[in-house]
Amino acid sequence: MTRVLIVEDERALLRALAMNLTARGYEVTEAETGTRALSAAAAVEHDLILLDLGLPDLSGFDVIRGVRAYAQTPIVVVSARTGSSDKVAALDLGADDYVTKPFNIDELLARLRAAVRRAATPDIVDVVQVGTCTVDLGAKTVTTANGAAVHLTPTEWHLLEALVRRPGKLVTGRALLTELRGTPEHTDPSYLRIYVAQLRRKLEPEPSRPRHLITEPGMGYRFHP
Amino acid sequence: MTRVLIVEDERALLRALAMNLTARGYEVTEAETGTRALSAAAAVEHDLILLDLGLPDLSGFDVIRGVRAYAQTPIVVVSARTGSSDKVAALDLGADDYVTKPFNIDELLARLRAAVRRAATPDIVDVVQVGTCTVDLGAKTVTTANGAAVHLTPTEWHLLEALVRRPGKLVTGRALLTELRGTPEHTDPSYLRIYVAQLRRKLEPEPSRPRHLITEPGMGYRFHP
DNA sequence: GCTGGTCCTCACGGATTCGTCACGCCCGGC
DNA sequence: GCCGGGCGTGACGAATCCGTGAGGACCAGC
Repeated sequence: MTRVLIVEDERALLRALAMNLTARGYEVTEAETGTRALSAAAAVEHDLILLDLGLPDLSGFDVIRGVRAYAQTPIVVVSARTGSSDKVAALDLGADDYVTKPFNIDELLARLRAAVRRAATPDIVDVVQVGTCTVDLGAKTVTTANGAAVHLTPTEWHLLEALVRRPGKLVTGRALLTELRGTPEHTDPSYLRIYVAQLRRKLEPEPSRPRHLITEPGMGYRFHP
Repeated sequence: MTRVLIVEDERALLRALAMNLTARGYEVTEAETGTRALSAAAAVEHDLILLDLGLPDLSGFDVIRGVRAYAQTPIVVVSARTGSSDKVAALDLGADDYVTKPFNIDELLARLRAAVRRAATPDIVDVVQVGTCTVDLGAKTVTTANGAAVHLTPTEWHLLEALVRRPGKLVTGRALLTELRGTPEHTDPSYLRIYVAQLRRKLEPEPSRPRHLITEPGMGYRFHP
């Protein structure tokens, strides 16, 4: 199931696109303003963002920047502006494609498919072992050694994913915070510690002596497989 | 250096594109037919393929299929055909973008940049050998010969990076100090020695007889690969 | 309105790291 | 031979950072 976020202030077009994509099996989230788009993008991980440049509050460029600050989600821009300077700006800011209105729906769909296909990671490591626990990133489930299910809150999931997706790599505290919240910074770094501790309590065999969710003092955290 | 393969049978356009891209620092290979394009793509690994659909021998679709059979090189199609069916077919066969003639050169260049950027591996693996130890600057890990992990403090990392990023070059003590702390100077230069010593103790086979973290008396330090 | 769950702040004890001091060594100059 | 400057090493307070517990704010469901 491909999750796509549609950002479009023109209501009629938004509904038409949403219905069209839903009918084709996409899971659609809608946003009519730039701020809502950013919060929606930060709340749920999407596989694709369909973005109209003309928004009432923020510039579409700001949305691109805001998303690219922490995620590589494919962004396909749909805009009435046909000037090449707008296209160049959007593409160089990190957009993946640029379609001008009016567009042919079949072409747009093909471009969406291409964007999603490109972003598909060839190495889908969905199941990871964390000590005695099994983490299924696709199904969003954690099961302990004896088969019991472990419940994780959304924040805990985001944190665990951010660490597990980069096995062995050090992830700095700021990077984790920007991944947890859309806002880049201005947050107490001490608040990471709580969720790391909770994850350890739920996943590590010896929470006081962590072997997989390792802290690097002064630098960040690291997932050790 | 980005290597791009231009496939275009219209000679004037081919030369114009080639000159334009060469002037911008791309390394250009030219092909005027589909068969030459396929052999050129197979001979050398390219970072990007700029493909005209209208070729004298093969169909451009065949070229896409032929390349996609074994490689994921980004393919940007340039075509005079504006029909949506052609776009859909090319994109679904594996093309990454589709630009119709006549095109704006700035837009085309932006789309090429976007295609190359997407294909770039996100994790720049810069791995350096320091004697028997392996230093992964991206993951911030140091592993010794037998695979054991070595722990480095933030200051040690900064110092090691500052030296390793300039292999063979002499780095003056002041430069190292300014890199370690934001403050430019007014620091005891003797304080470098402690961290250099600690790095040697952790990385060098014989810390008392350093072979890679070399001190140049009266001047600074040097990393010898 | 109540309840359960989640998010986030605050404060405190402990561990890690930082930066300085002191001391011994090597080497070139006198 | 003597000496002084630069360098390597060990040790020690102090500052910083981390783990943990408690507790209030907020939201959804009943």
